[in-house]
Amino acid sequence: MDESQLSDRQRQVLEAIRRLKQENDMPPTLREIAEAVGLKSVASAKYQIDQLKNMGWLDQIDNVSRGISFSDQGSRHQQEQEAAAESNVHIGKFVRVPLVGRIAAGGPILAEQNIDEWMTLPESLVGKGDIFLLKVKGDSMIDAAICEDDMVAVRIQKTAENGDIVAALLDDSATVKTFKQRDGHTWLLPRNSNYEPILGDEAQIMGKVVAVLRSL
Amino acid sequence: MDESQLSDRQRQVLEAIRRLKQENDMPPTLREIAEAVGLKSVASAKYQIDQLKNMGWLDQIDNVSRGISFSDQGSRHQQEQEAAAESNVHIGKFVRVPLVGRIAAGGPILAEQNIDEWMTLPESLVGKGDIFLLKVKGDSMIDAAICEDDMVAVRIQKTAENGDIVAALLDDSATVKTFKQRDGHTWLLPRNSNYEPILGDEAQIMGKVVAVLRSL
DNA sequence: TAAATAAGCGAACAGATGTTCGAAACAGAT
DNA sequence: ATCTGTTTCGAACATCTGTTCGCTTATTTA
Repeated sequence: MDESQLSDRQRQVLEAIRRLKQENDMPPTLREIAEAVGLKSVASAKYQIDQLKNMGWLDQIDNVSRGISFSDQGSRHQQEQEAAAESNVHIGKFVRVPLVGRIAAGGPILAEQNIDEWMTLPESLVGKGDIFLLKVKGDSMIDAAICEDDMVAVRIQKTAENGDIVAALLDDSATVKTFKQRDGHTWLLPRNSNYEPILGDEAQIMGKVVAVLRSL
Repeated sequence: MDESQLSDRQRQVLEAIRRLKQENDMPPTLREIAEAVGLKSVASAKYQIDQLKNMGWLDQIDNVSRGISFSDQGSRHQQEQEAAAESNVHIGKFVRVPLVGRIAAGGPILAEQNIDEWMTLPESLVGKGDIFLLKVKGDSMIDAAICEDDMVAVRIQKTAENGDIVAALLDDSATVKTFKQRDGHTWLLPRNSNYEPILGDEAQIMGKVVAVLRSL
């Protein structure tokens, strides 16, 4: 899904849709699009729309007037463009981060088959760096106010400092714990009195937890 | 331009237009409005629209599908009534939400002078609706895994159900508590054994907490 | 060069949408 | 009860809108 795959005409159509939608506060009709980009036939406009639909840039509700909308991928592009263009209001940058599902030991943390979905988050929330999202299993960090099913944003780094909350790979599964080094050993401390500290010498540190997200 | 001039049906129509427009990202058709408010004839819907048009609440482009929009006056009223409902700019699958700082009792919850900054969040995180962000003060909700300085996303609504975590206006300051109605009284329950339940009969419910964000 | 593909055009069609009209139901005032 | 204004309904109509089809033109490929 690269913008370079778009022809001039297709770029023109996308930009026209964005502009007309903003001007009129509703998506344009095929004929409005045709006129905006200089096409003399409605069918030509529909042809372009169908192309962009197949490429995943647009969604359209069939047989519904003005039923054109940007798809997830398309709107993300639009969003980033608008955010960059709208300089009078401070919006900041965005980071597109993968939500990692299955964890495979040994292999690279991030692999395409492990990624469930993508989410775009403001950089003010997760900071800079290589970030991925992990869904929390269990309640071992409840005293650190991290619950089951929370999503944690993890900045990839191989080590950590005492007290950092980290995501670590242990026995083929990812876990979130407090990092502590003492007496030459690495400990992964749960924050729940029902659990015992784990000796983490063999654990692989995936990164540091930099944000917590919870949907209720 | 007083709301008291509006009949129940007219209020119903305005609310339906606002809701449908937000849900579908485009203004509704007359038939969609008719169905939404329980009118069985398109002509009835048009009759109501014409009334509201003559009263200055709505604008409409003739013979254009989905050509209904709020007039300046209508939008302004909408803003006052819904506590800046129109302030949230929906861009694709993202929602631009204001971070509310100071809270003034009595006045509208959201006012420009109260907004510190804006943040754009994915709709998958906060859901649909009119959302604002609030920074949590104190540790009274620590057992609900909500810490001091966390940001909570609040969906504006005037009431709540038992067990919901809500943001409420109490004594000129905003507070986050668990909502509970019992014996004809409204209680705002902290989730920290060091605090006592608060009788919330006089409190104004700002909305329901739908997400928690924490930067570490 | 010839075939294949992409892009555009015009026309016709079906469905969606806004508009208009007359009649009926309803509530309040006389 | 009668009148009057408001609101709703159903139907018909005109326009707008999306869809489909055949055809042409330009570009690319064999």
